[in-house]
Amino acid sequence: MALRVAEWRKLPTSLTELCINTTLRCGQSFRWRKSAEDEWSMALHERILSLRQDADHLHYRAIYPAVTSSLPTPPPSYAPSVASDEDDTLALIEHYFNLTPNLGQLYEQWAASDANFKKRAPKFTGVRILRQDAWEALIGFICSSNNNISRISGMVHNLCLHYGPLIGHIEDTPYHDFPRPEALTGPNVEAHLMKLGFGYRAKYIAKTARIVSEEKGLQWLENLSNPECPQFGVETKPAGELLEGGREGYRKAHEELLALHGVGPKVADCVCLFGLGWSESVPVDTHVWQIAQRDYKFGRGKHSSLTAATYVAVANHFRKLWGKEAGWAHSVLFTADLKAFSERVVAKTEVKEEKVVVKKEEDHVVIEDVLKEETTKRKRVKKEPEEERQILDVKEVVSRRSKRRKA
DNA sequence: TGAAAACCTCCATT
DNA sequence: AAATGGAGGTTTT
Repeated sequence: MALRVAEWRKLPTSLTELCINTTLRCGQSFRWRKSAEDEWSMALHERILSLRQDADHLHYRAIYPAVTSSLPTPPPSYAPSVASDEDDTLALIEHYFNLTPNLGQLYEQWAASDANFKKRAPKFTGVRILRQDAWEALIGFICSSNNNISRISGMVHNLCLHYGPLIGHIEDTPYHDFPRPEALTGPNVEAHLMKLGFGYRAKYIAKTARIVSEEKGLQWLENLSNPECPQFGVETKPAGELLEGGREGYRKAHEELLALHGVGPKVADCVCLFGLGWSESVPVDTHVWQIAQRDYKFGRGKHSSLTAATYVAVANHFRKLWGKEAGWAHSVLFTADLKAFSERVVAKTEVKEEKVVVKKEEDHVVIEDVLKEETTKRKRVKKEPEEERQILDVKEVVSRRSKRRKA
């Protein structure tokens, strides 16, 4: 296969503005994989994007699929130059990582208005909200109900493996783009996804794919985007003023998403925040609910349990406290509290070699400290499942099952 | 409007 | 070895 591998380029970035090692694993995206030591890769916009980060640069590289033989091969002189592709990839990265907002400044602002944020955030700098594709976010978060990050990632990878276009390989690992809605409208999708272990979410996904692709249209979904923060390649427009319940466009997007099967308030908020660019969206899951009870005096009186009314009250409280980018601040605290986050990193090295000390998973001084604490703490507790099997297909699922039954 | 149970699976824990 | 409960929820009673 004649792959076109662009060379590594770099973009100046500080770890307080962007820390990919945290951002790519805090549960907002599910497709990034480690392709090598300290290297993250994912298929995105018809290329495999690979990233590395050091103290002052984000290094990136794109691998493009072989030119299809049915297409006319341009003569060498007309072939697109590496440089012009590089420009596109840079623009893609700036878009995807949402690099325009000044994160350091935002952290300062949130710390100034919230003592709890000030206390917890310093160990989790560089957490940015990604601008993911709206459709991908929708399906990814439909998968997230009653579920954990590790399994969600496995499910999403499986979805791509079976329904998404193959872009290329890295070290024999296939990289598929996320399937478009039409790819998930076939008559057997639900049953197949069921077999792949999606559970009751299989029906939600099949239904949602039909409604989006045949009824409402993908454009409907993408038009729910924050106009200040549109899908890749779309022009920016002003988005109006912040109200208590969020801007008008955010409220509308949230409400319209609720019409889809498998989409409740929390999933709708995740899509708004991670896929539609609505920064004031604050998804309140059980974890955020714990934080609200522990640190923000919720959980008593009127709001003693997480009802629909409590959900809104919590989200509004955080919007009042943190302002327009409340969803960003929320993700910092969420990440700071994510046990799976530090556990998984430690577990990975522990499972493979009991004796090996924490390797250089961290490229971040601050995070290193956290990991060390976690290591010592975890030592006598237990081991966590590592995510060896991101890519399971039906056969593997079946064989694991039968194995277990026989055992 | 508010609880509670059901929904699928995987996994860790008894 | 088999049973139980929880996991970053939504839908239906």
